[in-house]
Amino acid sequence: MAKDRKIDMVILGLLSHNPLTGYDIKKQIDGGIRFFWKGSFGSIYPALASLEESGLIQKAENVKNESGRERIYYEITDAGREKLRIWLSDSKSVNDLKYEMLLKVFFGGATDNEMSIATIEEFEKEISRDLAVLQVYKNNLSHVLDQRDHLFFYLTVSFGVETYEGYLRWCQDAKKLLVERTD
Amino acid sequence: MAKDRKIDMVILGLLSHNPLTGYDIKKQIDGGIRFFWKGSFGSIYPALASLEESGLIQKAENVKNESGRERIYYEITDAGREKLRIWLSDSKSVNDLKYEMLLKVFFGGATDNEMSIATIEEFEKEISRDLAVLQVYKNNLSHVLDQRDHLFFYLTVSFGVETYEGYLRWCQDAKKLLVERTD
DNA sequence: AAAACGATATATCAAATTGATACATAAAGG
DNA sequence: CCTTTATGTATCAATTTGATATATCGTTTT
Repeated sequence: MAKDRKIDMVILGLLSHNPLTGYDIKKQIDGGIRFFWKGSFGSIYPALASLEESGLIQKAENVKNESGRERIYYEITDAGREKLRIWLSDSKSVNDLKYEMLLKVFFGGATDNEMSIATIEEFEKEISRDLAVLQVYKNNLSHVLDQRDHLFFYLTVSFGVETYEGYLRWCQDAKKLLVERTD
Repeated sequence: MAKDRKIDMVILGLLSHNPLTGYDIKKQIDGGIRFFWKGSFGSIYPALASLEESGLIQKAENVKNESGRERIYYEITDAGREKLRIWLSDSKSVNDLKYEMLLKVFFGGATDNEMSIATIEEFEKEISRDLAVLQVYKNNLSHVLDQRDHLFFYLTVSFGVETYEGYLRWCQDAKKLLVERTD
């Protein structure tokens, strides 16, 4: 058995709700999921082909295709649901975090502190923008927490809010320290 | 000109302090850097070869090799320092975050809440362990902040402390919500 | 009505990276 | 003496990214 590809689990998870095309999957990944995961067409389409070949998903012929336009809907199979459950039942996760921003801060000794401050401010701007989006999500979701589906999305959103607020606090402290000690 | 490989910048940054072997670089990445970046031998050795070919680093013949054992030290060149400075002067960074833990939480609807709770608890355990390490680093570094080199490391460590504490707060809240709403 | 444009949609490819593995020496411990 | 752990360089298949190609559809501009 081939080792689990993460993109396979994303696809199975999304298809566990309803049939989707590769393009739909990409849109969902670029939506609310983008705060904790990402995936490109270059991994999605090959994964769809291989998942179909191993019988974990199948083409949904019944979903009608009103235009002549090519739209390939996939749906999850029972084997696919089982595969998803097995993955979910393993509580061990691998989290892969790469902050180019911190790499630049770490090697800040090779330039002036102003460079590091600019790098931090750029990060701060991006995080502030994203935090505003997350706050809107959180607000809307907090009214519908009794619906189970929304609860899980709420949890990932509140994770984002908690960590992004921490990021912003750190940005303030870090800038202060760097200004105090400017050469 | 080929696009910047991130591993190249890690290597140039590390070599900007002193000459190192590929193995030394791996050890440093697995040390204090591991909280915000990672890299494998499979990327380090090819990068060393290509950086040498393009004249950004060179073999340090002068560092003596007391044993018969193979140990290839590399040192940064002036061109390498310039390359590092150019990268540092670009305040835009790409941060790449993938939390398999949150992916499992997000797709938690496909199983019982207990699975999600177990996934969160596993994460919590790992974060608690790492936070203890970061706290020790932070404590030791806070006494030597006047040394410029230590300041930058301190900043990345305090980033870790701030975000990890946020993670742990979220774990508490998330578990509470999941227990309250257990089917 | 034609042209231009942006969104939809599938697909492939080079390059970067991981994770595993291979190979070999040195040091430390039982 | 022997086994395990750390040191050290190196390669490879598999995964993933980021860019690009190709084409259709719907809307707006000329």
